[in-house]
Amino acid sequence: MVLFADLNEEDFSRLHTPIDDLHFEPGRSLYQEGDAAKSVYTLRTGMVKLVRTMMDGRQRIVRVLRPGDVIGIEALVQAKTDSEAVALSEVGVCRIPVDVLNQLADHSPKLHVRLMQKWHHALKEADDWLAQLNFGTARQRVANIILKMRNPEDSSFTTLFGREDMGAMLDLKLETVSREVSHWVKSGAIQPLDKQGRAYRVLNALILEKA
Amino acid sequence: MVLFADLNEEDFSRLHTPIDDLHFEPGRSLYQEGDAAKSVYTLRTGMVKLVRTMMDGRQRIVRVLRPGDVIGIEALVQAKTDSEAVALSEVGVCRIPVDVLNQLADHSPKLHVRLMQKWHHALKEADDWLAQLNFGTARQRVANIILKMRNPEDSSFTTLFGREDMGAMLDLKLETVSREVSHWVKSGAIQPLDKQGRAYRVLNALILEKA
DNA sequence: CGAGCGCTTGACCGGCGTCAACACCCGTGG
DNA sequence: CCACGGGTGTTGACGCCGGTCAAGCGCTCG
Repeated sequence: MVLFADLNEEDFSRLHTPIDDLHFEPGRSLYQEGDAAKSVYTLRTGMVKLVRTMMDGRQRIVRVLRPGDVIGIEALVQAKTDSEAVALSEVGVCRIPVDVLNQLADHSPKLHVRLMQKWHHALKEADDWLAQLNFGTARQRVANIILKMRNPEDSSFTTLFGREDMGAMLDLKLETVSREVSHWVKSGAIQPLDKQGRAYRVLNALILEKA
Repeated sequence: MVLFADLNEEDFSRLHTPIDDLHFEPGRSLYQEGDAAKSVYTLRTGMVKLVRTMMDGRQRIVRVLRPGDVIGIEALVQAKTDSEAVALSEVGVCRIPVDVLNQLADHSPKLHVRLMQKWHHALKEADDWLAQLNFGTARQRVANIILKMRNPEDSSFTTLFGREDMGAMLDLKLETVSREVSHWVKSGAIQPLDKQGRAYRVLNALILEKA
């Protein structure tokens, strides 16, 4: 498990509380914005979006989490969640009650280090998200999200999201997203692999980068 | 001091290494993007912007830090800085070497808690920044930054930045920023208090909020 | 007093939003 | 098995917001 990799048996012996594996289907919420934050989740498989709803009802996707990331880490510090967490695909998570985590952390410096790394990663992702995906023209933004969502194992494949979700990530309207994706297909940078507009092969990363 | 409020004398006795107060003038960098990250700073007075420079040379202001915030917290985890930190005004900071902080943290759970709170605050600010300041029309963005930059002690005063900086925060051109600020002045929401376009009195927060 | 910088304002244009029609995929039910 | 219907992606026409270019103003500082 992501967080507990360094723990020894003595540490684990403290765990009498249950830590359970959960499974969510696409579109399901792990928790709502403002819910009581009593657990932290580590993401094993699939992708999760963090959504904030503005007072005027518009929704903004603040970040997308991938396997290995921690979901709802703010529970460690705060009683309520800052955002809603929604499964973007079939999702497998591991739920850890906050008090268990705090209890373990009191006795394991290694876990502290892990946690700091997770905080850091989340913060860096947030800053990257802002700097890369919400800056410049629609064309550049779409190019950057194509690059960002490449498969970590094989960077010649990328999987996108529903056009409305992409719009909420990039601050664009879904029609604009669609047009710009089409543009990159026509220009030969990417090639569709399915008929739903989700899976693409990246043919020319260079022209995406310096767009 | 922000981070050490909970420490007792025994804790402090470990501090033989120097922790010095530093002072920066507006426009000066505390550190550059990519510098070796050997210190963490706590901000006592003034404001600091975190700037990222894209490969194409454009600059994006990722966050603005205010008194009580921690600058360069990523140094705790990572050898290099993620962004440049630039003083926006006269700035007073307290510089703490990373190894000193880590050493202290090994023996003080309270400091751990503090640090987690700081991580959390930074992350929340980053998400807020994205959700509030980089979403919607130019008019809404400017309205939101006016609200966000209000004086914490007296929310009827707000201090803005140079128009170019504001543009880099909101992803707008400086002319657009200037126009929208003018709009809010004309509409009676704010009233200029100086002739440089920095200090304003907030007359009608409501129409800014629901813009 | 003059030079320079930053803020403002105007005119024009292009990119993105809006509205709408259409294509395609898929699940449902006859 | 096929017909239908809804959801999602694509594409087009048009208008407006915000970017671009340029001029002018008012500080501030030398």
